[in-house]
Amino acid sequence: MNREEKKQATLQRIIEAADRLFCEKGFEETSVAEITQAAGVAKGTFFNYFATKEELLFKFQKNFYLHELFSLRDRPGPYMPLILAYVKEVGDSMSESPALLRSALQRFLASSNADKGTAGHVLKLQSIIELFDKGQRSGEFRRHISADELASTALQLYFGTLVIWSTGMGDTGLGDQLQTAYRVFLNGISTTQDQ
Amino acid sequence: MNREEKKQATLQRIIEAADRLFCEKGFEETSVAEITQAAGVAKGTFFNYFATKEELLFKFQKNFYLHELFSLRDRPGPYMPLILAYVKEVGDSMSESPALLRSALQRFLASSNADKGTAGHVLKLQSIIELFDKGQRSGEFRRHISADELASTALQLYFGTLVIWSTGMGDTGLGDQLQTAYRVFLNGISTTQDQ
Amino acid sequence: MNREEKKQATLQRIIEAADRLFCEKGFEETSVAEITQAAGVAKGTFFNYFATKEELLFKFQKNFYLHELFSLRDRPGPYMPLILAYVKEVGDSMSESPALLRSALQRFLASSNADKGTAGHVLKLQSIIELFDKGQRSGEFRRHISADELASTALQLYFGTLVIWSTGMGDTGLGDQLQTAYRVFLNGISTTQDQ
Amino acid sequence: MNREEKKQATLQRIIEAADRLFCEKGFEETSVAEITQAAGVAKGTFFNYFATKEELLFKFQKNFYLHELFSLRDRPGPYMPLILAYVKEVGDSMSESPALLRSALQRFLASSNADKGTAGHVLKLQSIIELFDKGQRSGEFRRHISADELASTALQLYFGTLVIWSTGMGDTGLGDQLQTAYRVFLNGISTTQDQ
DNA sequence: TATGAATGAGTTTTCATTCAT
DNA sequence: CATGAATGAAAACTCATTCAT
Repeated sequence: MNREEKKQATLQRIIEAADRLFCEKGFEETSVAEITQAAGVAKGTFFNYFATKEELLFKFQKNFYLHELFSLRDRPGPYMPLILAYVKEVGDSMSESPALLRSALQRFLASSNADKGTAGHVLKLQSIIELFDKGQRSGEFRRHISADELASTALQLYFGTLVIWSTGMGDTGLGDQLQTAYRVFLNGISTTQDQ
Repeated sequence: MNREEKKQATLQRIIEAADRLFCEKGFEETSVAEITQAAGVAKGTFFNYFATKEELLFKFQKNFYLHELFSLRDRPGPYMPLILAYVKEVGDSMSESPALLRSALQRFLASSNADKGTAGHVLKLQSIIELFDKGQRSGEFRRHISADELASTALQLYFGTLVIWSTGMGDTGLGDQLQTAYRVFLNGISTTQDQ
Repeated sequence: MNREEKKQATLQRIIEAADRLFCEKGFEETSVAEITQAAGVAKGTFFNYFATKEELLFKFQKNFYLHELFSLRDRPGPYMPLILAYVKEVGDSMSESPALLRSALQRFLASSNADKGTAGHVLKLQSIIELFDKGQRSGEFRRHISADELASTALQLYFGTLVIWSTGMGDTGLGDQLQTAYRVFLNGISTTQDQ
Repeated sequence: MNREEKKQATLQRIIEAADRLFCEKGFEETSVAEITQAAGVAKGTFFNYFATKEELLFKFQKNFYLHELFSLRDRPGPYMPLILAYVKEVGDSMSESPALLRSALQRFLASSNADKGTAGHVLKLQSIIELFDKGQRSGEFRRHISADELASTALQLYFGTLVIWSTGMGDTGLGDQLQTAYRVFLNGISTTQDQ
């Protein structure tokens, strides 16, 4: 193991230790001392890899922002199966660790004022509105409620499912739980409903 | 202005100052000293009203546990108007301070596995299930989906709305936003739907 | 109950509450707020009776300082029965509450630097030395050890017994425990020993 | 002066400064800030050596629990020289700081019923009893008094000496003062007495 | 590069005391 | 006299960060 490899290994150890601790206790509540101790290195070593504790945060940005949902509007309907498949996929991709998701959500709540708009997590609500709008035009979704409100509701349902699942209140996988929730929701606004 | 009124005014000043600062910088990043300075009172005064900085949040957390929702199942239906009225009321009660709610949600996420059950924030999902079950039996809600799933979805929608609203993405009041979301949801599962 | 009586009653309530709390937790650890709460009066009321929290201390000075032991030297021997009777009497007089004695000892330790010599608890070791000296001259006590050392040992034994008894480690009364200890000690230095 | 030596020097400076200040003003009345200032180090440095202000005392409390005395009963007599050597050693180990010892004794009195047994400061009187019992069986100590009472007296004499010495009333070292007191005591119960 | 002792600003919290009502 | 809200100095303790070794 040469020098460069050793460096990488140390870095890795720090990141993994931080990951574990952030999941358990959150970012603010975890001190550099704890991280380095868990990583088995000295406190000073941390600052050879990160100028600042904050810098670590960048390594832990999660994307739970429905990026590709937006692109669904460019595809032909019917949208219900597409959406259901999509949320299942997104949910499964985050299904590895409720704790991880929970701390990501915490970070999302913590940062949503400071870097509002700055970071990439601006929710392109507009795209979702267009999606439902197209669905309504094509006759797939009922028009008793505006596309705006449908989109908002969809978004809220999405985040709420993440929260509930991440706190361990659900017992199935996240993908399934999202799919179930969206099936209830979409079926309710669909023109052809289950009996 | 008598003594009691003065007390209330001071409390209000503290809460408002806290909200403003939490909004700008978040809970952890705001110190009690800053709050009291912004409120124009002495540092010690804060602790005449809250034993702890955290207590500011508990006040809000209490609201979001839907305590009264559970009791709806003991009343006669139809439930849709009752539920809509209830979420509006709960939402309005938290509407004065998005930042405080956001901080409370953060805390909820942070603590939700540490003191699971201890802090009493176990959501009585069972009661909500019974509520929807009763609604289905009485013919108010369709039976194509189990009461279990309806209850979970309702809960997820609720928390998701809190999250989205508290991050400032909604522009109406929380009560209204909750009501809108629940109208979409409940209408979708109702046997008598709007056109 | 007229005005003056009411005042006295309030003062009494404060003192009693303070006494109880000091015994349980010590002086420093007891706050004025706790005292007034226990006394059932408002915080401000305390300062109508005492200019300062410290002023309360004067009400709680204990005498465990062997005042009259000193005068024994002016009486004719043999001293052993006199001393044994005296420590029994002193011990019994303090026997009502280990907690009370314990806090008095604490206060003694706490104050013994600040007001060294100031307060009345200067131990008149000299008088005790003279007592043992007289006892040695009269042939009651052996002369293998100087009166100085006997007096010091006597004093140490006295305080040590108070400490041990007050911490609840002894199970008999303080008077008895003192007498037992002194019997061991005095018998050991006596010219006529038990077999 | 290498790193480890520097560390030791800093620790020493802190302890000495603390002792000096405790001597002048007592434990409660001395703040960590004052200690570090007197020691010429930063406030935070104190907590690199002691997790808590209290820990400064625990260090001393540990010494006065006579842990090793108990093991003497497993060694062959005669016990008098062993005991005298032991108390001298223990006394000398605490001799560097009367003020610290006094504060530790205060703490001992303060906590002795709160965490009775918890903190481990249950004095194993039983072991001391066995020690004197063995001494009596071997003919070293007279049997006119029960081993129980001898042990109690020994313990009381020990603590009393600590108290008196720590309040500055003795002028010799603690080790010497303990030894003197125990010589008086042990000689008095010995079968072969000095003349 | 790794180390870990030193730093000191900053945090929450306590509490004796004041004073307007 | 009694009250209790307001005060603000002071305390213990934390922790990201620096830097000599």
